Amino acid sequence: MSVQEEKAFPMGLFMDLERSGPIPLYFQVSQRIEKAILSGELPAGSRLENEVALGQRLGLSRPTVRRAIQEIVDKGLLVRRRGIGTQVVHGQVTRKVELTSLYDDLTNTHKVPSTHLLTLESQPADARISERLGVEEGSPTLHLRRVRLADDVPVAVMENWLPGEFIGIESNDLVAHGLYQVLRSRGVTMRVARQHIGARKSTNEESALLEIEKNSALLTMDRTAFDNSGRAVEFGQHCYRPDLYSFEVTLVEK
Amino acid sequence: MSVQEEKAFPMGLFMDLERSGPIPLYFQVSQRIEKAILSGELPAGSRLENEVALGQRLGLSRPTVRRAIQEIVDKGLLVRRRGIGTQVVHGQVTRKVELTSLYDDLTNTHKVPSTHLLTLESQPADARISERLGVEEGSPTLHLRRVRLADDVPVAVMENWLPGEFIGIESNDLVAHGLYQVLRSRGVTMRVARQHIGARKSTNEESALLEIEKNSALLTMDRTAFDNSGRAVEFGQHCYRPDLYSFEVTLVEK
DNA sequence: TTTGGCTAATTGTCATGACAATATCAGGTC
DNA sequence: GACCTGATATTGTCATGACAATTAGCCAAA
Repeated sequence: MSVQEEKAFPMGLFMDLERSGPIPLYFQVSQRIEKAILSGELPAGSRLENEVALGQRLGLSRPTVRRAIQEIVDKGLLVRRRGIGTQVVHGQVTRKVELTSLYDDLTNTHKVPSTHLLTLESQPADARISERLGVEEGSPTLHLRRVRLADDVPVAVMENWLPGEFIGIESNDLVAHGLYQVLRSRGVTMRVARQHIGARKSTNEESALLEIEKNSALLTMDRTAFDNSGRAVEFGQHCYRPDLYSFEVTLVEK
Repeated sequence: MSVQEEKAFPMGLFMDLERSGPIPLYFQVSQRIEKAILSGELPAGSRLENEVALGQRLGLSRPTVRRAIQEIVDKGLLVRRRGIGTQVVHGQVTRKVELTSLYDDLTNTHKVPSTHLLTLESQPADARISERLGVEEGSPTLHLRRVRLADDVPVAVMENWLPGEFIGIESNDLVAHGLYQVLRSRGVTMRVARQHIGARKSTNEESALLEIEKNSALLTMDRTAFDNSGRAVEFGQHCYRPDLYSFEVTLVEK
């Protein structure tokens, strides 16, 4: 009953590696393994070929193969056990958790996102904003407030503050793209984000904006995002319609 | 203004490594670095000594030092940039996100946890439970429902299902310890968990149990946890008082 | 002054080799 | 049959070495 299926590793895979290209070898390998898992080619419970043999077959060193496998272990799709081997995790659907914006999430699920821009203004930082963004109190910030819709149904009310250097972002950009897209196009690369997820009742204004009844339950998320120099680039307070949106998190114990 | 502080790496650290003990060297190093960051010894924005020099000073190879640093990067406390170095992330409080139970969370924040056990029974798996746990429909499961209190204030209503082999867990265990502690003591090691976090209104029963008014907003979390062989060991549906509990998540872009 | 290019510093990737720790499994002994 | 023992398979840890890619900073040239 609880015996693991012992299926051989598909041999036809991994035959063409781009050795001179810019894409790291370990990444090429990990992507194929992940694809094989998600496509069902490597079914749940099946065992992966061992690291040494896999490396020999691909003409790669063991550290490289190991790193490729580790990437997928970190995503929660594989489990390694010393003395045993590496197996595909049992369990149904698997979706990645990444540093994305709601806009990206919606496009990935094939909905049509749109935006109502409520506020776009320069605003001096109060105590809370200055603490969250790590800027001096009273220094200028860009304050914006938006309603995000998916297929013309309101999903979220999002309020954000950005450091003063981003004053100059235009409303056209925000209507046509997600905030993270706009920031990326200005050369910012987000690296770390801290989120708090909670719940509360909706205000009357939020109920109207989200087209829900008064005093409904809202899913809330506060986030501060940092770029690769460790500087805060965005602080946001968002609230979501819980019937249309939820968070998915995969935790991996190391 | 936006210049990074360039503070030298504290030299007095990392002088005594347990080379023959069971604790990996990279782990010893990463723990000290993390401690130094959390204690403020390595302030936000300060640069870490480069990998090669750090390795020489500690008598360690570069891969070992690199792995130690990577551990902390994955936690979101450090940021590395090629050609530049490794810096401590700007930003205030830092708390780890791990695979823990509410019970662990509460003890970590120095509250006194207690439990009201509402239900503890054997129950055949219906379609939904069988799918979540990966067992056959109709097979026996252990069904339990608890109210968790912190300092005698109700915080959450938790309903869980476990595979049949756990039938036999006694109510005494669940009142005195968290579910995860009980499972660990039975030799189970949780490795991967998938969580969905959402919100909804409370039912009248939940309102009474949590001592909140009717139709309040609740924070909900569904979770399936898998052990290191990839088998599902727990499925839970929890709801939390949002004024007393929220989720903290740190995301790191790779 | 601005621009371009060179150099140095630092992390990113990859290979090779070795030994340790842990789990399974077969076989023998009591 | 139950229990110990050893062989085998596999991942975990660590060292050494090399080259590539990216960034900052300096300096010279336009």
